[in-house]
Amino acid sequence: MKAELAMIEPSERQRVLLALVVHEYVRTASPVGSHYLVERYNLDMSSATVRNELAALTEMGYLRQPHTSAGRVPTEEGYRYFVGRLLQETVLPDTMRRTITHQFYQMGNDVEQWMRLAASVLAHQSRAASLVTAPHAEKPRLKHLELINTRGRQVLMVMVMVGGEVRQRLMTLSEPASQEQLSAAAERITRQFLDKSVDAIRASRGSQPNLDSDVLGWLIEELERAESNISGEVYLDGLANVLAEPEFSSSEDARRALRMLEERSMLQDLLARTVLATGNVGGVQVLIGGEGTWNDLRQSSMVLSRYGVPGLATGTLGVLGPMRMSYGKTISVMRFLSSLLSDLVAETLVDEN
Amino acid sequence: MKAELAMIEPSERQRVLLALVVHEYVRTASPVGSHYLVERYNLDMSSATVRNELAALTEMGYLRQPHTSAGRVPTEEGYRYFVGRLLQETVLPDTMRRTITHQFYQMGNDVEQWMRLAASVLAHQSRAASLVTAPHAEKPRLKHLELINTRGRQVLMVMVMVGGEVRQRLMTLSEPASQEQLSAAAERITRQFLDKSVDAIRASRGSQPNLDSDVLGWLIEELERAESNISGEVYLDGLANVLAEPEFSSSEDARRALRMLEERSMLQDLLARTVLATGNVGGVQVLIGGEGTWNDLRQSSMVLSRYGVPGLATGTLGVLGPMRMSYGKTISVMRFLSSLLSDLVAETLVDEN
DNA sequence: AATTAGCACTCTCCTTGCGAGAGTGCTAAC
DNA sequence: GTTAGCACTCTCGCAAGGAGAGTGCTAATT
Repeated sequence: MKAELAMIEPSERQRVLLALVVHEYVRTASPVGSHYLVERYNLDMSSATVRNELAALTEMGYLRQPHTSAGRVPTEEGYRYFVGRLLQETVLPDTMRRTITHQFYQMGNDVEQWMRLAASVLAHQSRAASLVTAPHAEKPRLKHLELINTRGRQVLMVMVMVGGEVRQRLMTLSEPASQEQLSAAAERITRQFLDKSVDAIRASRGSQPNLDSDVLGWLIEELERAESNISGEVYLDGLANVLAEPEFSSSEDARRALRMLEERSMLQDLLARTVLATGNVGGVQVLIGGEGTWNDLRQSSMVLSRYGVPGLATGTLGVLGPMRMSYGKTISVMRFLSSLLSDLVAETLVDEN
Repeated sequence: MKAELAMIEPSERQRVLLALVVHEYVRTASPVGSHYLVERYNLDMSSATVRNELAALTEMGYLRQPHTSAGRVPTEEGYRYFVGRLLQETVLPDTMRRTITHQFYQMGNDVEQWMRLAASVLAHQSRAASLVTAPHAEKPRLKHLELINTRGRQVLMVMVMVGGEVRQRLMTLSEPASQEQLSAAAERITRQFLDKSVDAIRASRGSQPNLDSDVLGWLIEELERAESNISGEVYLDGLANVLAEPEFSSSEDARRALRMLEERSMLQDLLARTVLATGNVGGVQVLIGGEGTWNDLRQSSMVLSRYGVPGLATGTLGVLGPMRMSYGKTISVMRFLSSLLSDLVAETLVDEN
């Protein structure tokens, strides 16, 4: 967040007007004028009064004019104030909650499908680009190891983590082994390191038989990888939506925003410094205009939330759209999805052995 | 492919000019005129002669003018003729081949990484959007089954397919079972149905013990799913590239093209009707302007190729860009990647047990 | 002291007109 | 068959002008 000089607190009437300007601008994408506001909302004051108040709000930094003699447009600060103080939570209609819940339960227990569905719902409801990361443990712990002979000295290693993540990797043994030997080794190692993190495994690596030593090496390598990944697999949807917005219809900005989602390193950085930095699950965060940190998001806003069971497996929900985005709708959909996914994760993945 | 009335065959000189026009238009994105061509390529004829030939090519349907008194632009047919008859294969420089190959071998045996790398290389080299699908068997056969107790009656089923695909699914047993029982059942089933396709399994499903019956049910369900999927997982890259092209900078068209890649059903349809329809691996197919079938690709072209080992596991490489795309470069990169990936698949995934 | 009517002013946007430039097609000469 | 020359067409950029929207300010009103 950028260093802010304390902003002046608007009066009650100014707050109402600010909310109206934001609402109207989000709807129409064109600057809103005093006369228009009075007309459209049957305000109990004249356009001149509104004009005075808008001028004050402009002075305070919540609004700006694209040029002298145009209507007003919210500034970043304007959106921030709106989201932080003015936005009253709208609750998702009950029928919609039910429909969505139903869809999730129809998918069975397939995490991949949940992710796709979540991304799709987010993208549709917010009419923007969405982003969902699969549940992922910060400190992965081994739940089950399996070794499968494929050919000669090549072996497929399948690791299941506590929390349900599965990773696989094809590797080459230093000397051949039968499937029986492999299975025995896998069972041995599973028993020894059940529920252990990579540190524990690394520590107790001593003088194992040749085969076990090979396997442990890969296991550690793979767990390290899983641990260095800040998030689970990434699912995107609705990328085409952002191109429909007038502010992105041409211009460099759409490209930058898209690149942000495409490029894993940027995304990891973004997530690490926002949702993951704060521990809380279920809360919704809003980044407006890149918050001075992400240049590629200068024209955009992101709504982010974390779901899951902290300590076991958590994931992220995100929506990327123009700054002029329907925050109310987006936030309420995301809040709902976040709690729904948290429930699903808890129900199916929690380890109670 | 659309029904074509036989096109008139251009003369040798016309062919040269057509190639030059295509080349020049791809480079500059603006209509090319007779005078300019003579100047730039030191042609041994006057602009008037060129004008006559261009008029002839226009008459034949290979070129068109955006308006009277503008230069010429290739038509779809023009591109088609160019790609089919005029494009001489450029071979990728040796250093680049080596660099790319090196990168792939550095990834080890991780299919997921290969896919990402392939998508990234394709996107960068062609400066367009790329698409890679993971190796996938048309007729999946079981290689190994594993059952892992998670909690109560919940069981994680991990299936490894011949060819290396891995699928997992969380399911609920009709009555509880210990890990020992699960492992035994998994081994029993693996032994019985090793290398069998879903049909064989469905056929010999008889009076198994309760547990086995449950498991077989899911196994069949999951194999059916794998079989109904026409392709493996889809990896996209360079989506932001297409927005950089002038023809996509604004307008509906970029959105349509993006949607095509995003929407799995469209993509499956596209792949099913093109690369997968023809059996050959390694050949490169070019779709120009949607070929009358895909409306969303009206402004775009796709270059497609299939890689892998037919009958075992194959995947698809694709590039989506504006019709005014550098076909030569794209095709040569794709040809190289296709054979490289085929080698990798053959080396690591072929089953010789 | 706050509100409002009235008005001059500013700026965008759209249209119109016009000249420069690029490129063509045609004709007549080579 | 090729080319020089020329009239013609169309886009593009620029300037000028008018309509429209919206502002800020001042003076009158409540």
